[in-house]
Amino acid sequence: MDSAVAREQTLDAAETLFYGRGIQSVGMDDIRGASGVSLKRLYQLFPAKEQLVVAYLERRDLRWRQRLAEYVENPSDGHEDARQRLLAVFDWLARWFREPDFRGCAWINSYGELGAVSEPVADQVRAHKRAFGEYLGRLVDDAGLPAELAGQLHLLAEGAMVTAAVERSAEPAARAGRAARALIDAYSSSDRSSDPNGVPVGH
Amino acid sequence: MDSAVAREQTLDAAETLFYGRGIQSVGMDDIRGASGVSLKRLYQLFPAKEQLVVAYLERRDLRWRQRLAEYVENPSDGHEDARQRLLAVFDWLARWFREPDFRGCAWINSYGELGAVSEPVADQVRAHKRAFGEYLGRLVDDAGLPAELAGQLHLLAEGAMVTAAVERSAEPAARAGRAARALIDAYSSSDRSSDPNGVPVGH
DNA sequence: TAACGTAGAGAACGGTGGTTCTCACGTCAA
DNA sequence: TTGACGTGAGAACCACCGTTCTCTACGTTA
Repeated sequence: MDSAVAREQTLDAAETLFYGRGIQSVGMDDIRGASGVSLKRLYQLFPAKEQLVVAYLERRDLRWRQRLAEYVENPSDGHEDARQRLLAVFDWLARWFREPDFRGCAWINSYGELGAVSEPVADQVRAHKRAFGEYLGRLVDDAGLPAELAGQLHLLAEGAMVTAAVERSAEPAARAGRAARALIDAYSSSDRSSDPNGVPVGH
Repeated sequence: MDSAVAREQTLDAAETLFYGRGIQSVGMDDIRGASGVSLKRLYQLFPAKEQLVVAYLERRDLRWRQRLAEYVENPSDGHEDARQRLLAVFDWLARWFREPDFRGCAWINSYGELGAVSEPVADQVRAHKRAFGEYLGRLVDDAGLPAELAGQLHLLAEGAMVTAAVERSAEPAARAGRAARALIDAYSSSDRSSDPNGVPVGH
């Protein structure tokens, strides 16, 4: 089997299993069984389980942020102006939460499980969250809104992920979207104080 | 040794170790060593590790919510009106985040680690988050504000916990507090439209 | 064809962890 | 006093897991 193919199959299996059942609940033998990659090959590709975990988080990070950006920046979804793109983040979260295998944020979960005992895993989580925060920062900046708002929207998004996972519901995404809209309106009206305050709530 | 004392010592050790290093990284022998309670006694008190985990989460839930309520409802801290009490939640979060052994939300961490493989643990997490959300709901109601706001503040608080843990910083609490104030102002002004919109940002 | 390198299957190894068992000891009731 | 009982210390048991090793089969190349 080609080495690159084996690597992808390994990461596919690792992602499904680690994300679905937690990292420590999954043995290397489970990954071998699910991937069809022999144990020997597995250890050639990833000399230790921790490196497989890091690779899983890395690849998922790239894909996750790409999927988000594709949705947010797709003009055919009606995200033409910067403000709509900002709110589209929360629409995308709602779609993600509704996926049948949704089980919370992979990085938050990994951090809870291994953040205290594995520095490489903790670093991956920090890197992912920083990248997500910076993406929000760029969207906020494009909308001509202050950086403070980006940090606040980041908290709403994180809170929505946690709450959606625990409550097994996609509703927190919509709730976070309404809060985001209220905050955006508040910041917009404080910029240009002649604006009426509008309706900060509601769909 | 008195049974009740042994139980408390066991839970003390369990709390320190589980919270500090994660649940699966801590063995029953570690708990025996840290508590001074023999393995035999340990298994008399908690017939399986999972039951010890649930008891740890239960006791911590009671104490955590009590500490929060004591801070929020203490008039000497200047929390005389309902709106101030609402904002005090985020001050309290900041204090919690600054504690030297802070390592995120015990329930979020436990959920990431065991939520997928242990229904009793997942139930504990859901119960704790529901109780916290209901407490926020009561505070919001006392302030004469709509229930929707409570849900939004809940998301901010959860996001602050996650972000503070990952970034190892107490700053997310203050950020969440500013966002909370903006949301409260927005909801207040939409209620009584004669109110000036005030300054929704800032400290 | 023969020697060789490689890959896969799965056994083996060393360590760990949850749980139970043994055994010696102290305590209390009859 | 004696016997039943509860206790603590720690060994023992058993399963699992990360990792390595063995062995066999097969394809490649000189």
